[in-house]
Amino acid sequence: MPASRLDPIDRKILAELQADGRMTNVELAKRVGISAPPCLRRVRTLEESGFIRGYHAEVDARELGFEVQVFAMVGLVSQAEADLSIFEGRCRSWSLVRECHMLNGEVDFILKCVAPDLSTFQTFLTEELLKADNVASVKTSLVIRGAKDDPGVPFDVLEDRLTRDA
Amino acid sequence: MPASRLDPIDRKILAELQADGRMTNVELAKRVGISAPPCLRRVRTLEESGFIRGYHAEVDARELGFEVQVFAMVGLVSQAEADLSIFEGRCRSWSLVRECHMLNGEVDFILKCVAPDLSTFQTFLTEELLKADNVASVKTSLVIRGAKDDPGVPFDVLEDRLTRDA
DNA sequence: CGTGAAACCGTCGCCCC
DNA sequence: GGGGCGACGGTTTCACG
Repeated sequence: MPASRLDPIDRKILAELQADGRMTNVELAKRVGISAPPCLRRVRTLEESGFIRGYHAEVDARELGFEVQVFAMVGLVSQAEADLSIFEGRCRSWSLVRECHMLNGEVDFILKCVAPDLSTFQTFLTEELLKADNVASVKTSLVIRGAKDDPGVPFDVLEDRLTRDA
Repeated sequence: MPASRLDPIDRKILAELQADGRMTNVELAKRVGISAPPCLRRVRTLEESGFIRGYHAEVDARELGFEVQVFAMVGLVSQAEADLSIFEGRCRSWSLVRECHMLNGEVDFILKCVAPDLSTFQTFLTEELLKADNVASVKTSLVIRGAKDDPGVPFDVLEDRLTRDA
């Protein structure tokens, strides 16, 4: 089910809803150049086929009291598939861990964590992460400041690529 | 304007809209236990005060053809404030760079990048990032697989913290 | 995909506490 | 200050061409 299954109107819908997920369907229909009913049918299809995984309000973490953001590089003792899966499951159970990605190279996982303050994070680090089974090493880096944090994907790159292939 | 300015209903609203940003206002009102008009007034206030920065559809990057996700650790030659700002501005202008965070420790920035394929990324890496002014070193790590990718913040941690302080 | 109609929702003014 | 009620206009979402 590749992106080529989508026509230009579908891609426009995705781009618009990524930029403003609360847009009304009539506004969306106007922007993509069709009337409201077929537009809604397309949105439902995109949701059911998994192109749209959900809709989320973007909240201001700092203003809400999450002052600390940390990237943690984790090395494991065993990289057997079963052990990798166990560690991933642990990460999913930790609220402070928002993202967990398996990497190539010298480190096995990168985790993006948030916490209200440094002591909360350090408690998590020493009491949970470092004590977890199979964890060999953890190197943490504090985010000093954020310069860019765009959700989603760059649709301009997609369009460039599709028009170049055509 | 700290989180303590928010009452439990406001926090519930934020948590619900983070989980489902397209929920209707009447459904939201029902879930937080008030009627629709005051609920909508609260949402507008949360938007205007910056607690809610926007709403976005979450799209499936892989299904859309973005097969490659890469973390890049960037070291700069000069860490003077003016030079940091210039680099951050360059990152904002690159569509493939979705996130750019300044870190403490041995590396200056971490970038999260997406691309349709490896060759697109490598072109970006060699033609743009490595050639950019002031860039001293770049170490890249490919994401082999994603294990967790939750947007937003953990409201359960917020509630624990507030009830503990009370 | 578009049109039309019915049900629902967002939104406002007003009243209440 | 905040919450609830009622009403209007716009929106969602059908069935049908």
